[in-house]
Amino acid sequence: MKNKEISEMFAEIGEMIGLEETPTSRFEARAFQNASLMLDTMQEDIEEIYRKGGRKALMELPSIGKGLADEIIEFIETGRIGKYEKLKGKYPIDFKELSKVEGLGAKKIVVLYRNLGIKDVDGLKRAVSEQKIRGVPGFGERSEAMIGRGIELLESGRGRILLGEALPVAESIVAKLLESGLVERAMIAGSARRMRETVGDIDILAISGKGRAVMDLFAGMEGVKSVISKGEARTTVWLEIGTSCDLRVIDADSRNFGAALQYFTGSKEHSVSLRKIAIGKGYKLNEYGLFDRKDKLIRCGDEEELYGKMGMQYIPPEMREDRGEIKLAQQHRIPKLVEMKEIRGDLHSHTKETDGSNTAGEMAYAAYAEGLEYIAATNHTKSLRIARGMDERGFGKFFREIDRLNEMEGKKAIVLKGAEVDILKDGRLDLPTKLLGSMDCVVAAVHSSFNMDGKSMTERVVKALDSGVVDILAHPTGRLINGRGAYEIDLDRVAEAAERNHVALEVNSYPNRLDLNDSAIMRLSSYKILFSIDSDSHSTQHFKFLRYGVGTARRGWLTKRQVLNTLPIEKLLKRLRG
DNA sequence: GCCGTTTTCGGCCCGACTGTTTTCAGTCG
Repeated sequence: MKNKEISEMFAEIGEMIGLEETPTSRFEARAFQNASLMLDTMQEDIEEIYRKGGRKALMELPSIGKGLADEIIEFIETGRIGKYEKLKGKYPIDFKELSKVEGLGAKKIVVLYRNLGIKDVDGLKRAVSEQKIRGVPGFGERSEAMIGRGIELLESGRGRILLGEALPVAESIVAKLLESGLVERAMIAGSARRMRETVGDIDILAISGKGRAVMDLFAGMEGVKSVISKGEARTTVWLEIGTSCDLRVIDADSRNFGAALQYFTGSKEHSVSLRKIAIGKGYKLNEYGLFDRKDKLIRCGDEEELYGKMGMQYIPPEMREDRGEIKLAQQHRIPKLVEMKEIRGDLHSHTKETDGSNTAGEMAYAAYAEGLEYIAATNHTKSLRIARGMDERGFGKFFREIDRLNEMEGKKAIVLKGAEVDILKDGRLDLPTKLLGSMDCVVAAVHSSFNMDGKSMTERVVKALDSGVVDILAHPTGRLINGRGAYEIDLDRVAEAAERNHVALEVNSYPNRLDLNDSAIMRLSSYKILFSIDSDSHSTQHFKFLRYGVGTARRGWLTKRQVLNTLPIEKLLKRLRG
């Protein structure tokens, strides 16, 4: 896919054009940046669109007109963009890397280049240590120190942190704000509210007439490492978990809370689109509210009201990514997304017989306490030595224990007999078909030889699904967020195999997996397949992870009837056996 | 350079905070 390359070049062209002083340059720059964003988030292969539909098809894409279509064609045909190279000759600077330094944008980067010849982060680092930055017009000692800190942050590998790390901290901050009595309302906003798999920072919105006191409380909270900026309306702190947290306080006025919450929830792209629609209707929309032509505030006590005033249906936060949801909302066709309370059970979990920490009984009680009706105990199989995978005898003994457990009374979930069977390198399964066929729920997964080429890996997984005994394909791409990329695999062929064998594809809820991810779910939901949202629990604490899987499924626009484990136990068993 | 439910010209999101300035530009979200 050339999407990413073109997207990055357009972003840089945008930065460089923005530096030119002509009256239209900032708008031209924005055109390139809009197109960059579109390319970055689109699912289809741009080259394929061009090969199939030519220049006309490219121009039908949003943010692409005559000019940018030609730039794209030039890159596809020649591997280069003349405009990019010309600008790069004028500004031989690594904008992409340098603008990752907090507080540095294109303008300052160019000033540093013109005065000190700084082209990359290494050069910037030298200039800081030699105390040369402070001598540049427009910079001082403070900005030099700030750049130094920015570089440190960048080099300490600061990236986006997992939703599973950020959300609990965000919730505890909100709880403390509410307990203080200083705020009327406080809510998580931003990408954490949208349940993105990783968050770049935590956003919290509060209503209070006592901004200063709220900010003092916030800046002094446990878990705050340093204060980055502090005002009455907005304060930003750095948290010990390794991310920043923004608290915005708006005045006690319930007439505009909907607009404020929408604004701070984003995504940026969704909000920009929304604002354009507002303008089209003669309104003005910002974080302070929705205003009519005469600048009169239009009441929006909650988000439903705001979307309603725009002639739209309410859009759940998880969908707000400008991926087509706005059009759906205008047509009042927003799907009813699956909800946590609709999840009846969990079909992927481990016990202490292999690499889990708890017994099947402990898991069954914990699952029940989390509101689950059933769980499947799906331990690893013998090839996976590192997890002490079990053989035929091991499963026999374990299943007899489960039978005894299920006969006992108590407030516990029903435990289904299963396995997370290894898909071996050649596509065979790691246990005899007969044994697997006798189980309630067979989860299959790849745990070795991740580096196979795409064709072999796809054949391997398809062969496993064609065995006819698999119920769920676990973590279908094998990726670990901030760890390991997805292995090469053709998910469309996998989905076809899943369709003909009635195999559900997993949405693994483990915080660093979330596999399938939102965009894969969205793409594969056109197949006649079900998805299974599972925790992959290795302890009684892990059932709580299900909400991240549900969030991911909602981001992929899944509804209840597309999710296998929303079925009550009788229907589930019927489906698994059928 | 893109775009159109006041369309083929004339707009293009906008406010808070910071640092280095003496009134504002740059950055961020």
